[in-house]
Formats: sequence, C-alpha cells, structure tokens
Amino acid sequence: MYKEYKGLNLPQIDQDILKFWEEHNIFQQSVEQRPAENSFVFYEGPPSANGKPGIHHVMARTVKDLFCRFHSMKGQRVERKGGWDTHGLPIELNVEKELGITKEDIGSKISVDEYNAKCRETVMRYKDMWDNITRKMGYWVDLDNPYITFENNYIETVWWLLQQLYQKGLLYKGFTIQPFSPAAGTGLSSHELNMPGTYKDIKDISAVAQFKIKGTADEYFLAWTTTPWTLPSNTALAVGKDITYVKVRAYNRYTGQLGTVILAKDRLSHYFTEAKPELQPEEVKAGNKPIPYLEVLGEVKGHELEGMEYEQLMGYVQPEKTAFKVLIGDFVSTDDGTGIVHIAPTFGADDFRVAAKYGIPPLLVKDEEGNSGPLVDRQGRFVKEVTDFAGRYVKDYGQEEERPVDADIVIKLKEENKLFHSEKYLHSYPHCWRTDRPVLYYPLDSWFVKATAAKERMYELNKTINWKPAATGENRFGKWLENLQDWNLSRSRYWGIPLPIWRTEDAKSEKCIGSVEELRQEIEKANQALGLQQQAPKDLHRPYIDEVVLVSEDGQPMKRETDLIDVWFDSGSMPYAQWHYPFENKEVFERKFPANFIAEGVDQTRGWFYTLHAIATMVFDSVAFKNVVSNGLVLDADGNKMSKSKGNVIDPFGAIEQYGADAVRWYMMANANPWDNLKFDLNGVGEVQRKFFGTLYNTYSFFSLYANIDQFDNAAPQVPLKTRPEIDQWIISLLNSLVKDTEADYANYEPTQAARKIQSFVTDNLSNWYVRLCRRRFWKPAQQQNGQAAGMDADKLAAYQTLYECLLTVSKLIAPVSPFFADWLYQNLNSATKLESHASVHLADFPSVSGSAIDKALEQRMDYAQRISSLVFALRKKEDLRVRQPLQKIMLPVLDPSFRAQVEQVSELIASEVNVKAIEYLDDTSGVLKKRIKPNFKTLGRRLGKDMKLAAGAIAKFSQEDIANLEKAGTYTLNANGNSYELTLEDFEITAEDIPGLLVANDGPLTVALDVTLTPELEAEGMARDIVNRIQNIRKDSNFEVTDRIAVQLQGHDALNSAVRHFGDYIKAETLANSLDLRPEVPGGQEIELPGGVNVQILVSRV
RNA sequence: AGUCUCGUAGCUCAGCUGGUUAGAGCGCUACACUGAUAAUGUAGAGGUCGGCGGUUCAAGUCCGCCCGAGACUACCA
Repeated sequence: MYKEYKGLNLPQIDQDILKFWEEHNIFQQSVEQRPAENSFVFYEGPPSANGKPGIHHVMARTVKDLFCRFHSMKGQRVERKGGWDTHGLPIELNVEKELGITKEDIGSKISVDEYNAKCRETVMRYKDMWDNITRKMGYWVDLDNPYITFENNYIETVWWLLQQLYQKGLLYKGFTIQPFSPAAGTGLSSHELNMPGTYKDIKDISAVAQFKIKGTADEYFLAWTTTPWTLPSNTALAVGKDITYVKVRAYNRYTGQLGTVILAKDRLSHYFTEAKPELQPEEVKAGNKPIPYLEVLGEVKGHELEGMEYEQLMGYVQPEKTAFKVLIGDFVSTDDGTGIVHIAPTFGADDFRVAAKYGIPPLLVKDEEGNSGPLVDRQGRFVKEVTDFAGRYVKDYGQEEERPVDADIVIKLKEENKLFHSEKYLHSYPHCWRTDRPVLYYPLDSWFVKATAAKERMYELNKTINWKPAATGENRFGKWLENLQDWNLSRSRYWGIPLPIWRTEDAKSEKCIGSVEELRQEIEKANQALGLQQQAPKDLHRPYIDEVVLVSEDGQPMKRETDLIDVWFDSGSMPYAQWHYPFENKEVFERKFPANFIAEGVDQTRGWFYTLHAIATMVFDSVAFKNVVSNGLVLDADGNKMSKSKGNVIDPFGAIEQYGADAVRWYMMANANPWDNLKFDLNGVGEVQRKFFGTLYNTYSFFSLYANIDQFDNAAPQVPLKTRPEIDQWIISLLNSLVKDTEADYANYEPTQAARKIQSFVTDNLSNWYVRLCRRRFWKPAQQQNGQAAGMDADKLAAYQTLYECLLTVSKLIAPVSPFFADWLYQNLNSATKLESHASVHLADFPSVSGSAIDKALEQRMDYAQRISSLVFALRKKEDLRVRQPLQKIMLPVLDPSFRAQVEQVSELIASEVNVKAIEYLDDTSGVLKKRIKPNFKTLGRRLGKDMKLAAGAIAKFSQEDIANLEKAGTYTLNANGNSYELTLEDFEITAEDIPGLLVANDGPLTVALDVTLTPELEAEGMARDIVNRIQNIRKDSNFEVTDRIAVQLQGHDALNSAVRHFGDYIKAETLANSLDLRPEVPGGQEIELPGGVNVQILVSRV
C-alpha cells in the first residue's frame, strides 16, 4: 500500500524524516557505502559559534549540502568534516564588552590567563543553536569530530606551516603603516576602522609647501598636505607619470619673494587667476584667494621630473640614505592639491610603499633604548629631536594649547619662505571607536608573509580553478592577485595563535618553531644552557607560551615575538590542520587535498578563498580547491541588507518551522543564482511550498489513491516503452531529457538551472499535461470491473508504470536540494513496491539516462499538441463555446510536410483534449490560405548589408500572388540600390496567417482554424457531457466513494431527451450509474442547471 | 576613491554566438473549468529593457560615459 495523507505538511515531513535519518544513521551510511578511493573532497569553511546563525547561513549551507549530496548519489565518498573558527577580534570584543573592560585592562584588572579562559568559554556560546540549525535545515556535516582552531593540534599544524614559510624565506619582520590610536595606545584593525561613527568631518589646516629644487636659486615644487605635522618627516615627492606640470613665475604671497613654482597644469586655475607680466609683489598679499602670476615658463611631463632632487623642507632629522627625490606614484591625481604629493613614509601607506620601491628611507630617530621610531611618539607627540615642536601633540588628544601644532608649523614655513598657501580644510577623518580621538597612520612592527613572491604562481594556479561565477575568479580574485601586497600576519592581541618565533634581545638570531616536539627540545636546550626548569606549556596560547625562553646558538636567551597571527591564517590552514598534518593522518590528508569543492559567500574572496589559495600555493605549490561557488548576500524582501538595527532579520528557525526546510532551500536555489544577491521574501517561500511541493504532493496523492485501489505494486514486468501510448513515451522522453540536463547542471555547479528545469517538468509537463490528460486511464478500467481491482489492462498498467517512474525519478533529482521531501516521496513509493533496496533516497544512485528513451521528435510534436490545444481553447473562449460542447473539426494549414506527419501522430490527443471530432489539414493546393511573408534576417542580413532595409520594405509589400510565384519558382531576384541579389526560399519565412471565412488563431508559425458549426447531434452530445458533469458533482458533494454505483432519475425536457436517448449508455458508464431514468417529475430531487437555461430535477442515489 | 557584480512588467526572474511584435511565474481584473480543487485554463491591464552617446543594415544583447544598488579593498597628499 502507498501511504495516503490528508494534506501536505512539510514541517511534519521534516521531523519524521529527520528522526528516520538519525535512527538509521543515513548520513553515515551515505558516506560509508561509497569507496574511499572514489572521493569527492569538500572543505567546510568554519563558522564562528560566537554569533547566532542567520538565514544567509542557510543559503550558504544549502549550496554546500546539495553538491555534496549530489556527488554522494553519483557514487562518490563525500566526507564532510565540520569545524569551528574560534579565534578573532569579534570574540575578544564580546568578552571585553561582557566584562566591561578594555584592552588596557588586560594584564592589570584581569590576567591574560583569565581573559583567554573567558574567550574560550564564549567562543562556543551558540554552538547549540548552530547544531540545531544544521540539523533542522538538513545540512549534512560531521559535527561529532569537528576541527577546532584553538586546539593544540590545530595550532601545531599552523606552526608547522609557518615554519615551512619561514624556511622558504617567506616570513619576515618589517614595519608598515597601520591605523593606530595614540589615545588608546593600540593599533586598529580595518574591522575596527569600519565601525559606524569612526569617520567624522573635521577641520584641519592644509598647507601647500614650497620644496626648493637642488641647484636652483628660486625654483620650487609645490606639494599640498592636510597634515602639516607630517612635513618634518618628508623624504620624497611623488608626481604622476603622465600628468603635465607647468613652471610658473610668481610672487610668494607671504614674503613677496619672486620665484618659479612647479605644479600640475590642471591645478593652475585653482591657485592662480591670470597672467600679469607687469605684476607687483603688493598685488598678491591677499589672503586665501587665487592670485595672479607673471608668466608660465614652460611645461614638463611627470616622468621628466623623476629623480630630481630638492632640499629638505624641515631639517630636524637627517635620513640614513639619499632622500628628497621626485618619484612616480600611480596614486597621484589632479583632483585636488597641486598634483605633487608630499611623501612621509612613516605616516602614510601609499607613502611607505612608493618610498620603499625607490629605496627612499623614512625619517627615524632612536629612543633611549635604541629602538628606532618615527618623529611622533606612541602618544601622538613630537619627539625631542623636532626641537621647535617637541612634546606637542600632532592631533587633538584633549590637550590645551593656544594653537594646534599644524598652525605653528605653517607659521614657521611662512617665515622661511617655504609656504605657498594655507587654508582650513574640511574632510572626513577616522577616529578611534573606543576613545573617539583621531587615528594616526603609524609605522608598526609586523611580521609579514611575503605573498608577493608567490604572486605569479598564485595567478597561474588560479586560472585552473573553476569559479562560480567565473567573473569572481577572473576579475575580483584575479585583480586582487595582480595587486597583491605582502600579508601582514601580526596582531597585537591575546586570544589567537601565537607566532612561534623567538628572538634574542638584539634580534640577531631568531628561531621559528614548527612543532611541539621541537619546542620541547629547544626548551630542554635552554634549560641546560640557562639553568632553567621550564616545561613545554600544556596550552599553546598566551600567556603560557610567552613565558618560554629559548636559547640561541651563541647562548643568548630568546623571547617570543609577542604577536599573534591573523585569524585568517587559521582558517586558511584548515586543509592541513583539520587532520593535524603532518603529525598525523598523512594518508588521509593526501587523499583529501586539494578539495574538489568549497563554497562560501563572496565576502570570503579575499578572506578564506585567498588564504586557502595563498598557503596552498606557497607551501604545496598547489591549488587548495578545484571548484568554488561564491554565493551572494541574502537581503530582505526590499533589497536591504539584513541587520539587527533595521529589524528586518529573518529568523531561520521560524522560516523553517513554518514552511519546512525544503521550501526554504528550494526557494533559495530556484529563485536566483546563488551568486546573485537574493531578496529573501517569505511569500516566495510560500509560493514554492504551494506551487512546487503542493503540485508534486498532489501528483503523488493522485497516484497513491488509484494505485491502492488497483493494488498496483509495480511487480508486473514493465510494458515496453515503444508499446505504451504516445503520451507515456513522451513524458518518459522528457523525464530522461530532464535527468540528463539536471545531472549536467549539478555537475557544473548550476543548481538554479537544475531546480528550475525540475520545477517546470513537475508542474507544467507531469502534472498539468500528463496527469491531467491521463486521469481517466487510472480510474476508467476499474469502473468497468464493477469497482473491483480485479485486473489491469496494458494501457492502465503502462500509465501506472509511467507515473511511478516519473515520481521515483523526480524524488532522486530533487534529493540534493530538498532532501526531506525527496526522501518522503521516495520512501512512500519504494516501501510499497520494494523494488530498490535503499532505505533512503540518499543511499540511492542518481538516475541514469536512458538515451534511447529520448525522442526529440516526439517532444516536438507534443509541444505542437499543447500549443494547438491552447489556440483552440482561446478560440472557444472567443466564441463562448464551452469545452464540453463537442465540435466538428479543426483545420490546420500545412506548409511543411513534416509538420503534418508530426501532428497526425498526436491528433487523437488533441481532438480529445479540445473536444473536436476531427482534424483536417489544409495544404497549399487548397488555395484558401492567406500567407504572410517575412525576410529571414539572419541569412539576408549578412549578404545584403546596407540594402537590408530596402529589401525588408520590398518583401513586406509582397502580395499573395508574389508569394505564390516565389514558392513556385523557388528563387527571387531582388533589386535594391542598383544591386541585384538572387534569393532562395531559405531567405524567407512564410507562414499561414489566415483562412478567410473561418475562426483563426496564431501562435508564431502555428495557425489553427475552428469549425464552429453545431449539428443537433453535437448539441446532444454536449448536453450529455453536461449531464455527466452535474451527476459527478452530485456524487462528489454527496461524498460517495469513487467506486460507488448509483441510480439516476432525471426530469425530462425537450432539450435533453435526445441527449439521453443517444448517449444514455455513455452517461451511465461515465458516472458508474446502473440506471438512468427519464421521468416527468422527480420527487425529492434537486435542481440542476444545464446549458440553454434548462433547469431540471435530478435524483442521484447510491445502490 | 579604486576594483568587481547587478539594473528587463507592481514583485521575483528568463532572454542562446546582435536578427525585427521582449517572455514566464506571482499579484491584479474578467470569464471558464471542477473525479488533482489552497489546483487549472483563457483573456486583459501592465515595459521609452536605469540614462545618454557610439558601432552596425539591425542593439535588451557589443563599446564608452553617467546615474542608482551592493560587495570588496583602500582611505589618501
């Protein structure tokens, strides 16, 4: 027996199937039943259980899950090891918020030990919630043996990787310019800089300084800055290679001295008004306004300036090497300023980079301890070497002073004839989110991975990766690789993987530790050399690891570099660290590297995708993954980003509980490509539930209802396909085409294509055409057997077998996307027939295509049938002729013999669908067809070129006679613009447009005419059908069983007597009536309404 | 600011290597159907394919610029 249900309840199905999976270890079986040699390797990007799961996680995990399930069904072993990302700033911030502390308090109010313990505890806070959503959404991942990034084994592998990089010379210490908050005394991450409210508009004093060119009397470069306090640190100027500069003879507005200044031509009008050869110095004393100049002496391109030297602007500190040169910088623009950029390598990231490229040194001073530092200390004050301004804060840190230091610098420059111009300047400037004070870009010591060394290799390897969508890989990721910078690994934090590098005080020797065992040995060495009693810490985190002192070859103590590493390195290490490679699981790792498939959000392009790729390239000279799907964002129904503050966050649990996991999953996959942003609309989920799952459910209920009555168990031999009715062959052909397409789509990581094709098959073809047209095949013979399921003729058997096959196959096709409903459907079917031995659809194989079942000609003629039927319905509608009223015939113009052959094979089907007695074909010779001609633009366009327009006009004017002549001759000579062209029939599209005197409808090349003449015979039959319909309604209203026999008494009437006389047997057969009696009166009957305003009494009773 | 993605009906999306009346589903309106019925059919309303310019006989489709949404990177003299 097939199980029958009262209604579709997807959430209930979720629960039942979930229970079944768990009780029978279906997930485990689905993995283990496949051979390990045939692995499909998937890497799970670790989520952080520190935040709650959102609806976007359901999206990302649906993508992951469905391809894993697909490859499982394709016979591959797909192990999915889960993982947890446990380090990182968000966790630290969370802890600090809860404890009400800041970073400065760590070490004083709370020990590092306690702090880290708290982090460790917080990190799994929402693990239960994550486990729960994982389970409820049907995401199959092994959460029993996850990798966890804070575990020692994980850390040890990361250390090993770092040591590999170190040994290849890819790890170095340097300094870079990073956002730094002097008020808080800490560097800031870009994450912290992106917090709301950090950028504020502030007014600063901007200055255009005059840099005197070496060896000239009075020639200057003009460079603009909004941070005059960086001028003492200037060591270079940058110009744009292709920018045109002008040399301008002008007076200095403050000193009245004559000089030649150089600035970008485009910026001339910003600082100067007009040329005045007779200009006097008094005329330029005005404040901030542009001033006139004497003359332009000449023009010069940026690249001609390259390498020129100038005199230091403010000589407090001298550089170590040659400096004060003009460089080419690609970032130089003429949008504002002078087109010449002042370079202070210690206080700007661009500055630092371009200076390093040219070997220009930064300006540094040594403090008491001999450490080098910039001219501004970590509190944000000038160092003592900057004598005039020593000890003064460079930005507003709450100090009280007469004037900001910028103003005093400007005054000093003014006095020395080094200032060209100065004004207040409003711009947005980042502030520390914790102290609200301005951030400085400040040189900080950091450890770097020399990613630039592997840039080309990464680029090459990337080309072998299949990205979905391709553009993300080629453009977004490719561009990123092209402009790659070295990877800053250092983080001055507490909760993360410690950098395993120990150094002597003088930094002359250092060691990079690659394993716990190595650490032990080094500790032993140090204990001996230094007389210590240390042991390797049980926990590799801070603070324990910080206490470890190692010893250098020459006996010096070595201390650990206090930095932690970027958490992105944690996750990028996951292919190796999840197996604790190379310390354990060597074979496992080798089998599982690289991944066949990974998937995460696009935001991971430069995150996880990059770190996986970088580490794999640098350490293993390999890709880390071969296929990657980067999915888009999940937005709310209005296209806004979901955020807690907007209150538009969709609760994934609620959505799944209300609509069922499958409806949510299916909606997400079918609605838009995963890589496009998804506007998540719960109404859309409801629609999927109703339309797709509802239809599929209805189809199954229909099947189960009659299959149970007929006790169809699919045990009888399959009726050979070729002997089944045309429509069976057709749906099986479509089904096989669908299997083929779906498989290709899944294999190509195109879930949306697959889902849409399946959906269209189920709703349009299977349900709305096949089942609708075949309904009676399922119940009609059963009636003839007096309600007994005694037997099954070949036609009926074929119908059951066909529908069964379709449903079973569909259950497998949808299994990757909607695992619950698929399993429900599969089990309902298979547990009744027991034809397959699998307990679950997820243990079954993906259906294979029977190529011989695919018949494209058949698919085409059924398409004709559907479209012709649709045209006839439209005509009936226009003439107000109900479908139950049989009509004599339809007529089809035939211009193409193969069309006729095709339609003839489905003519019966069309006739019964649209209720006509015959189909006639009107061929050309009938002479009644009115034709329509169009040029074939594709063939003609290329040949005719410019004459195409004329030709199209001429062809449009063809008369019926012209068309006839053309068809007879087969060629046509077209003259246009003095050119002559020989055209053949290929160059035209001729269709039948009209049949004069008949009711006609068109759909593209298809034309249908309907004969609407009614004979008394036809009217009687129409009436009979209406009577059947009314009786059926009464049966249904009276809740009779579909197999109940009845007796009918009908009140006589002129309009229906003939119908009963001629079609009485038909009416009885259709309605399972043992008798149909015409009576003058029907006492106790009910009134029914028949066409033509005929109201009569009828009595239907069960016998 | 740069790079990338996207912009087609009220909504969600198709639209193949450019080819001549731009499609579907949902929603809306009307009618029909009723042995799948929270389904179905037919018809109607609804589009200057974000804007401007270019290439071409022909542009939703190719190119340039602009506008808008989003992501990432950077935050600047």
